[in-house]
Amino acid sequence: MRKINTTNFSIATRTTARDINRRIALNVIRERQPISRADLARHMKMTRGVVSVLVQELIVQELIYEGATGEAARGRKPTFLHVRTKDRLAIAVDIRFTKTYLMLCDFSGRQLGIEIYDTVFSVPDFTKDLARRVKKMLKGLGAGAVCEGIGVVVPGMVDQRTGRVLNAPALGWRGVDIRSKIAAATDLPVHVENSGRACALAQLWLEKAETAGQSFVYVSVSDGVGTGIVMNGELIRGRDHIAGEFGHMPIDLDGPRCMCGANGCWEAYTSNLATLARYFGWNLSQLSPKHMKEMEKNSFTVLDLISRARTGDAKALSAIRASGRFLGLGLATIVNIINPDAIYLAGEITNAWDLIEETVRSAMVERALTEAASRTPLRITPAQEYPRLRGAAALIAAPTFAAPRVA
Amino acid sequence: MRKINTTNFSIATRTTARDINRRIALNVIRERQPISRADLARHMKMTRGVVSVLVQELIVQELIYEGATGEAARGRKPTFLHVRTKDRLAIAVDIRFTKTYLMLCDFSGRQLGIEIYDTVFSVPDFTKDLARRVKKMLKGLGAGAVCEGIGVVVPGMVDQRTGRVLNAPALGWRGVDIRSKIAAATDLPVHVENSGRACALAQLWLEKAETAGQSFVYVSVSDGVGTGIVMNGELIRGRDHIAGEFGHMPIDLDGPRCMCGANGCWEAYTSNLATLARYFGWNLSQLSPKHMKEMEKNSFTVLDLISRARTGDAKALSAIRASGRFLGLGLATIVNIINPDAIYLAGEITNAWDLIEETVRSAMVERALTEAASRTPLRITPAQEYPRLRGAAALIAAPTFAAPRVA
DNA sequence: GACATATTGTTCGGCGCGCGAACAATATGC
DNA sequence: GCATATTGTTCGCGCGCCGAACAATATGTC
Repeated sequence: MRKINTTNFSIATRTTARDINRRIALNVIRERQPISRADLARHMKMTRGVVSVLVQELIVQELIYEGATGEAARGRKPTFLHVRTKDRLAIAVDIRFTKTYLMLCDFSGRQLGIEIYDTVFSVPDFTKDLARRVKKMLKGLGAGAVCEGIGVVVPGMVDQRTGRVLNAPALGWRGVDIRSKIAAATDLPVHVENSGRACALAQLWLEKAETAGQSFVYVSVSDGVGTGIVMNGELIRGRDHIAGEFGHMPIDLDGPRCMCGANGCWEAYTSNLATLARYFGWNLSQLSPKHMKEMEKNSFTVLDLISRARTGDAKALSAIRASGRFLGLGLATIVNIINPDAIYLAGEITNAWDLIEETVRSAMVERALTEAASRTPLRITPAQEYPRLRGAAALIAAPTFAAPRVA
Repeated sequence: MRKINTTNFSIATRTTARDINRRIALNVIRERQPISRADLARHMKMTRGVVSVLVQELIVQELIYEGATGEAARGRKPTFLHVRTKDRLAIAVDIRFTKTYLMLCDFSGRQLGIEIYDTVFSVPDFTKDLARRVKKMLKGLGAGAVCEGIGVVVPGMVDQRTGRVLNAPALGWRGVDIRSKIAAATDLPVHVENSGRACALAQLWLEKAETAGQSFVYVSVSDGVGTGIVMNGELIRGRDHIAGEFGHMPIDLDGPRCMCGANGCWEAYTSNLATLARYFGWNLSQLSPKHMKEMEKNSFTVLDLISRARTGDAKALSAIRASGRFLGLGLATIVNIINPDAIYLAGEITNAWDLIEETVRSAMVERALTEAASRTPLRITPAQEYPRLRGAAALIAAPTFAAPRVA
């Protein structure tokens, strides 16, 4: 029941049907590979004749290739089809407060190399340094393949259309046109995205999860709380490209001050910093980057806190559970607003899921509007897989597989 | 950049292109009527030849008709095309705590008749009474035209798929299969929807507003706060059909008790009841349907409060402005989460827009994450046009014009 | 009034593409 | 050697967009 936008639509031409079906075929191959033409035809409910032609076109476009011959109980053996991903590369960059992460991967998201180094806050120096590292990485690990672009993830507000960093308080960047700067230095297409939305993109495009329903919210708890909304298989970016910021919805208008300037944001109650602050008895209202730096120096993280909780530190356990409760209350609000098919959770605190699941769940029941809604599936995603970097890569790889625009 | 759902898609057949273009043509005619074939061809960037055939098919399907001949400076005069709406009718029903609203209208949303009567809470009696009124109305005002269905709007949780009222506290209905009951009594197709989402549907399908961007949130402030989200021209319903409930996001976890059972919901701060409670000095935490009944008896409404504010009652003005401030804070959260192209506002309090606009705006600036976001257009919709009833009608009329499902 | 010009709406051949059926290629079992 | 089964290709058919020609209809101008 979508309404057609009569000021900005695409009519169907005589090649539209083919375009649509070719793209569907590519996606079915991608998700079910290896797969034969005959199987593809059955899945698509088309005749083998048409599928044969579609496949031939995809082979000519070098989007797929024929692999080994499969086994069959009787009759002619099938030729398996695969999506060409190994020699199509993307560079992923994740700029965070302390470290910058740089990854080279192929279009399936397979990691070929990774570098982690101290973040350079000066934009010209950062760009110069990054270009050097990218060139070296491509010459070494990326030899013999084509790099199709660089995806950059920034903690803060970015405009994906223009590639400008509007405001990244953790980096001290405001109104920085990071896209053209990196593009000029590396001579590669660059896409910039916010960290929460990048994680959602990674989940949508690079994970083999059951995103079948294709409406979900990704919630990543780290220094802040990054979130991204996917509706009907499409990332929500919004008018000003700031959509999805559940982290700054209020829990209490008179609550502790948040890094965004407002008071009582969800993030201020459930972020790693909040969890640690509870343990050390800091005043939540007076948290600042200063505390983040201090934590970094002592290299005491939420993971350490979880260890202490597991070895019987009651204070640690109660700090973690407190964050878990606020996490659940926020998730309930997400459920009431978006009512997604699932919520994906990431971040250090998910390593303590066995310790907090009950707390989170009961907090959800407390505020969810229906019983069914409170049972929204929560899916924990392992943090060690660098979801932000995978999201950066998805920025480059996704256009190849996206649905064509029609009507 | 939408991802194709490979477990549930529609391939393009040899009639798909025609289906798409025919539907686009219908919508362009609907929004620009009267329009000639030649103009239609220019708007659609197609040849007149194809458009002629499309138009002929739409005429055969009785979706459009040829009207008068237009004027032209030179050359052959154009034949104007119109969408056939006058003899296609829908019944709209809005069941509220005190009154039930029943409207007969055509597919353009033009009102043919309206009845307002006391709500009958017993479901069998309600159904019987409704069926009687509907039959009478169709016999009288609807003579000579076809009624294509009944749209029903309920204040509370409904499952649009099954037509069940899950929980409507204001009516005391829980788990009532209202759809089959009304369908059986009237022998007409019935669709049920929640009031906030219905308003959004009305705005999307029946108003000639600039919903061009086609992502917006509708916020209706009445006894409660009803909201509906439209993303990319499609109403968000969610997994359990409860999506869009911004009314129950928290403002303060320890805030006043809300009718939903939770504490500190936005609704509890900015609804009509909250506004009146502030004026009369009631404890916000102890509000109940009892107070609503009392207000009804005294027939003192927010409109009366606004009159008092205009005639110099400082206490009235401050009560209204307090609600305005909370309204703005909630809108800021909506902007941060959805970042819509616009927010539509309805409800009695919008009659005092000149008194509260500044308060609302400054509250938005307070919590919106970027300056651009805080400038999200707010559009006031006049309450006397019965948005909920129009939404109910849209439930019936929309499928005729909706985009075909592809890929 | 004849003719040039302009605009709307229709018709027709060309070609892209899905559909179904026939056919070639290839494997197994008896 | 032959029946059977399965994969993958080819081809005629009809639908539908495209461009161009053409018919219909109106207004000026001489």
